[in-house]
Amino acid sequence: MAFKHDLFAQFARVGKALSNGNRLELLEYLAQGERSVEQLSTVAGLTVANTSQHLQQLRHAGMVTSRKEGLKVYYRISGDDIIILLDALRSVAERHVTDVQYLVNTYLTVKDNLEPIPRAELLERARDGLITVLDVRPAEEYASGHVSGAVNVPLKDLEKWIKKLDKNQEIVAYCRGPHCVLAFDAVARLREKGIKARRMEDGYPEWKTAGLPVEESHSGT
Amino acid sequence: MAFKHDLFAQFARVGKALSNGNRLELLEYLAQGERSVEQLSTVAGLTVANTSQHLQQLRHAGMVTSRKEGLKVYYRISGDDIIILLDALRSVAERHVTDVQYLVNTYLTVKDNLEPIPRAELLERARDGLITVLDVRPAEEYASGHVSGAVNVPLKDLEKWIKKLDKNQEIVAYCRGPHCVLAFDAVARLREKGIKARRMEDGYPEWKTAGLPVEESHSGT
DNA sequence: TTATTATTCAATAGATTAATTGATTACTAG
DNA sequence: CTAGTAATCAATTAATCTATTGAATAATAA
Repeated sequence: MAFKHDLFAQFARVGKALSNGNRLELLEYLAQGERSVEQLSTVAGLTVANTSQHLQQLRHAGMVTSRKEGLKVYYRISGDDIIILLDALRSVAERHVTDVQYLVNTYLTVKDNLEPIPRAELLERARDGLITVLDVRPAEEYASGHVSGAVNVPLKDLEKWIKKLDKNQEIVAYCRGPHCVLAFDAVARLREKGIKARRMEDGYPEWKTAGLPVEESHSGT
Repeated sequence: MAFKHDLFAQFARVGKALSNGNRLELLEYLAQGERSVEQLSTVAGLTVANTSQHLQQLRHAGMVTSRKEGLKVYYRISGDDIIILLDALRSVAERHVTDVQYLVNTYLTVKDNLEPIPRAELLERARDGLITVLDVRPAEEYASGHVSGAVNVPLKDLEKWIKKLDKNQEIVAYCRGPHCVLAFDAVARLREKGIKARRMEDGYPEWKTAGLPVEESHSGT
């Protein structure tokens, strides 16, 4: 029985990595692509030292790897299975934790039908030129990797972009994941202007993990 | 940003539920079917009070539900998505935590080709009567639910059962999950006796979650 | 009513975790 | 070599978690 006990203890190490909100947030950003410690600390609103410590815990649990280049240390998700795990976690939380349901309903639901468009359908219709795919993440996240053919319009530039837009064009927006507010926000604003807009199912990491076409920066920086 | 923070904090509640080896073990047993607190405490080797507390934590995280019947309180997994989450966790641990790889290689690998037989293939060949499906879990776990058509032979009865077995018959054994030792053990022993035996991919909960045919006790007890 | 059983509750001690602070290391540029 | 930057390390405190113990509750049976 020692084996069983040891094995569950090891599984729990991965569970522990997922047991802290700040670490989950770091993982969400890492799911977008490789990031330095400083970038992560800024975006997650943590001190550099604290971020570094969380990242080391994630590394011990095997969820991220790191490489040093010059002064900087870059961390990245250690495999697509991590993204699958994170989505499974999110989806369990959304289905069974009532507070999550409340949060999602309060902050993320736009009145209308907000059925997101499935990836397969999006792909097909984008190929036919029927829709414009909109990436509403910050420029640097777009730069490190995005859905093939997507246009990058960070939220702050959205109003400007809308002006020079053919109002008959249908838009599909995406961002970091199923609960990322950016795409919800963008869709709401587009609809206000009378533009036909929907949200893409999930976000960039899931798209990429599904093996669908992406454009990635392979440059050193 | 408060929303994002709150949301990650809620996801972390599910992560916390997965952050303790004893809770993961309880979840594995619950994945087989409904169980009382006492049954769980026995099989997990914990005191009843401790088991009860862990179960309450799991309930707060939305992963299990409970019902009272007479003196007993029965707990059960709150949905198939929990099983998917547990498998995702196991598979991340197996791929990225070296200690898990070591444990698995040390305790679970039988020398030969131990490629488990995929569920789809098993189903097909069992229908054609080419193989016997063997459930090596304890009788009571078998009783509460098992793969349709499977024969229950707990490990301790295996030797006896082998004797009255047609040696040309091919056997496929399964138990609680991908890392459950029972099926590994059974396959090894069957092979020693010159019987063609393989292990089924994963275990009963995954089979059931995949929507494949099962026989379940729907009786009150 | 009383005794018995299954579970939960409450209080506790020891262990672990999270965030902060300031020092230290590793690397680069001048 | 020196200064500056990015990250890590080490020490600390407060908070949280785990397992244990014994008492309390709820349902059943005598």
